[in-house]
Amino acid sequence: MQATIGTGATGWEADDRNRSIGELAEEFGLTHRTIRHYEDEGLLSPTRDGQTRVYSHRDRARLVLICRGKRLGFSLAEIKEFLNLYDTGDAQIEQMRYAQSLARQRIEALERQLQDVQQTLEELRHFDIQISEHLRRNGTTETQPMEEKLS
Amino acid sequence: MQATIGTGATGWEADDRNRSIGELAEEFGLTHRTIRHYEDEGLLSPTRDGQTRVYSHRDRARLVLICRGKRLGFSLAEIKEFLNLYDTGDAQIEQMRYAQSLARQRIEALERQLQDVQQTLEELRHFDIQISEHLRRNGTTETQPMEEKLS
DNA sequence: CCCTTGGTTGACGTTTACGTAAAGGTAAGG
DNA sequence: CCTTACCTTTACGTAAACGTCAACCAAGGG
Repeated sequence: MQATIGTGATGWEADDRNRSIGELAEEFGLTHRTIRHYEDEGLLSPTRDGQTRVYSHRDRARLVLICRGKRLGFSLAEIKEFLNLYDTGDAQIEQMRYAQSLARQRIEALERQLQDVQQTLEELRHFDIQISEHLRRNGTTETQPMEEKLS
Repeated sequence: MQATIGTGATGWEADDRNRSIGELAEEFGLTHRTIRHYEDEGLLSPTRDGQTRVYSHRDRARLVLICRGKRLGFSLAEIKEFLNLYDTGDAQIEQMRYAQSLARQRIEALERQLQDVQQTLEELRHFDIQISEHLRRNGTTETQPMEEKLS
């Protein structure tokens, strides 16, 4: 009922086959509606076989970025701007400078976000440990603090 | 026109004074409307002086968490659930277990998010460097890649 | 030939997170 | 007393990101 979930981070099992909307939907856990919505918003532009949408490897790659952007709390508009950075291709010097400045803004935003995530994680892990200790002191010993994940 | 912006991460300049909605709004860069909205949604519960809202140190602390949660892309409902973890206080064992399980879910979500942020940062920095090199090769030498930030 | 599966385009509905008036209370200052 | 600044509530508006029909086409199987 479910094939190669998520972003397909599993090594390099990404075959280059073109995909239908349904395949993409299942692979990414999205609805058809959602994928078409991304197209309406200009985030995807699949080719057509007659009337049917055909998603290339590149479309799929963009969808990976879209999903990650979403998980990071970016709006579709922001994600679009972001995607446009990547297919600037061999643009004019001025355009590349502009793209670079946008990229740097993005980088700074993400660095802030990284701080936020790390700080929140720290607090939550502390919280987790507190509870575990509290529970241990009060008899009922069944839970131990989460194992640390070394970055 | 602007005092102690952001979360006030500046050491320990957080004085314990009670605040009006206007002060809080300016400090956090929010509107009155927004802060009242958070109250409507049960994220804040300031006391009253007559009809006027009075925000304690604790309310302010919660607002810090709310803002961070927002930056991390959580919904108000999620943030509320999150906040409730913290003021579980000396609850019953069962409630603490529950809070802990929620906290752990949060931790896992944030660990995933951490991965996302790091990966995106990596890609963007790579992108930045690519552009810089391209620009360098094509004469116009004015920009150098962003300095690396050691985590 | 009909049915199922999977695709299509509208078009209106919904939730979240506020914005934006409208209409007013209250206390300080000139 | 009037203005100004700051607060209040009520209530409708809105943008984003889809959900949810409805009505349709097309290819293949029994």
